[in-house]
Amino acid sequence: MPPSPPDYDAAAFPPFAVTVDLIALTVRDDALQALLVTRAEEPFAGELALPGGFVRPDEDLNAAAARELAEETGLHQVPGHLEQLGTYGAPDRDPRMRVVSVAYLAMAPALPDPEPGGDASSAAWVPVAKALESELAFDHRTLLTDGVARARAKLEYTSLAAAFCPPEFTISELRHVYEVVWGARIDPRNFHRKVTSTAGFLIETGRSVTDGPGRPAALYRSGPTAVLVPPLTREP
Amino acid sequence: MPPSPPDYDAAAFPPFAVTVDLIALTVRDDALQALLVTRAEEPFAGELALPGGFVRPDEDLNAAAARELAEETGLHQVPGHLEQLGTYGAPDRDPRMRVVSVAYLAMAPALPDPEPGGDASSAAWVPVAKALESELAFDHRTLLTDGVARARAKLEYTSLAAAFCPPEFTISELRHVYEVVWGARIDPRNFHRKVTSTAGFLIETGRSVTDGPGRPAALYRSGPTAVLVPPLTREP
DNA sequence: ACAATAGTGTCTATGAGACAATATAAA
DNA sequence: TTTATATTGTCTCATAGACACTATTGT
Repeated sequence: MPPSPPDYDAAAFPPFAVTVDLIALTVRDDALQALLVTRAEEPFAGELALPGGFVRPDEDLNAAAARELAEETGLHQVPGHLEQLGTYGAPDRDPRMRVVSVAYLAMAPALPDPEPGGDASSAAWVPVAKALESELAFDHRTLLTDGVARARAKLEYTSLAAAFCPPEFTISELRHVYEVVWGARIDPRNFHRKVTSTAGFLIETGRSVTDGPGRPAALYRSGPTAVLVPPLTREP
Repeated sequence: MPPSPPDYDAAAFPPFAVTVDLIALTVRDDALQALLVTRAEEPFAGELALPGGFVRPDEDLNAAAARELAEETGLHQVPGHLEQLGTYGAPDRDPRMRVVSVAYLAMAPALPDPEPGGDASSAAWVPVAKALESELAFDHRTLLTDGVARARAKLEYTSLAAAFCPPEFTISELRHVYEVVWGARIDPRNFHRKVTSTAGFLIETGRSVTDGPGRPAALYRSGPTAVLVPPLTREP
C-alpha cells in the first residue's frame, strides 16, 4: 500500500483552471443541431469547438454555464433546459495548462441565429451529424457525443422533449422532436394516445392552430410531470 | 447585455483547487451504508465528512477517485463500481478558498472495516439513514443525498445491483440488495423469474450453496448486460 | 414430519403497438 | 372532391404482479 500524505497543505494546493463547456442542442430544419464556435485563439485557432469559458472567481458553476449560453446565443434569457453533464479533467486535455471542464447540456427550442458581428460572432448552429464528422478542438468530440447520448436517453423517461419546443406547442411538434432526436419514425396515433394519457405531461390550452392542410391541432403547454412512467420507448 | 471580455488571458486564469469526494456505498447488516471519515483538521475538525482529497497535478479525475477509495478502505483493488456523480462548486462551499469538488459514486460489496491505526484510521461504514441525521462537513449532505438517489435510480434500469454483491452470488443475495437499497419488499418468485429471463444479466456457475434450511441456491456471476430492458420497477 | 428457502407454473389486468375509422382543414 | 393532418377507437399480443405449487434442504 503506497504511503500517502495525510492531506495536502491547503495553502499549497495544486492550481487548476476550471471552465464550463456547453453542449447546446436544438431541433432545427428536421435535424438535431449543436451550437459551435470557431476558435479565434491558440490552441486550435480556426477550429470548431464547443462554446465555453473560464468560471469566474465568485461565480457558481451553473451561473457560469447560463452566462456562457446567454453570451453565445445573444439572448438574455435562454428558454429550455440546462443541466450538468459531467466533468472532464484528463491531465493533457489542454496543452496550455491543467484545465478541468464542467460540461453542461442545454436543450432549447429553435433560436435565431447568433448575430454575426456581436460578441458571439463566431457561433453558429451546426447539425450534430455534421459536427461529429468534423475535427473538434480539445476533447470536445467526446463531450458532444456524451451530451447527445444523454439527451437521447432522457427523452425516454422524462418530459424534456418539451424543452425543444416553444412554450406552446402541438403534439405533432413534440413528436417531431422525438423523431429527429431519435432518428426514428413514430406512429402519430399511438404517440398521441401515450402523451395525452400520461397525467401531468401536457396541459391543454384550449386553443388550436392550423398549419397547412389537415385538421387544426390543439395547443398544449408543458405540465408539471418531469418523469414519465411508463417511459416512451425508442425501439419499434 | 453585459459586455463580456472576449476571453480570459490564459495566463491569468482564476485559480481553483480541485478535489474528489467519494460517496462509497455498500450493503451491510441489512442496511445501505456509506463510508465516512472524521475530519482531523480545520475546517469542520471533528465532524463527519465524505472521504476525499485534492487531485494531484498530473492525475486523472477517475484515477484520483480510485486512489482515494483505495486509501480510505485500505484495499489495493476495491471491487464494485465507480462512476462520476457530479461536480459541486458553489463559491462559498469551502471557507478556505475556491474549491470545486468532483463527486464520485462507488458501489461495493461488504468490505472489511477500515483498519484503525492505518492511514484511513478515521474511516468507518455508517448507515446512510444515520449519516443523514448527522451534521456533515461542507455540502456533503447534499452529495450523499444525490449519490443515494442516483444509486436507487440506477438499480431500476441497470445491472449495477451486482456491484453490491461478491463475485459469485445467489438470487436471494441480489434481491436483498434491491430490498435494502429501495427499502421495499420484493416478491422472491417474480424477482427470480425477472432476473433470470433478462438475457445477459446473470451467468450460471453451475454450482450452488446452502445456507441454513431450505433448498440450495444456485450461484451466479454478473453478466455482460449493463442496461436492463425492461427495467425492474420500484413500486409494488 | 415440519419449517424454511429455492424455483416453476398459472392467471389476470394492463399496456404497447398495429391499424381502422372519423374530424377538419387547405388546395 | 382530393389530400393531408389530427384525433379517437379497436384489436391483439406481451408482460407485470398475484399467488398456487413443487423441490430440496436443516431441525
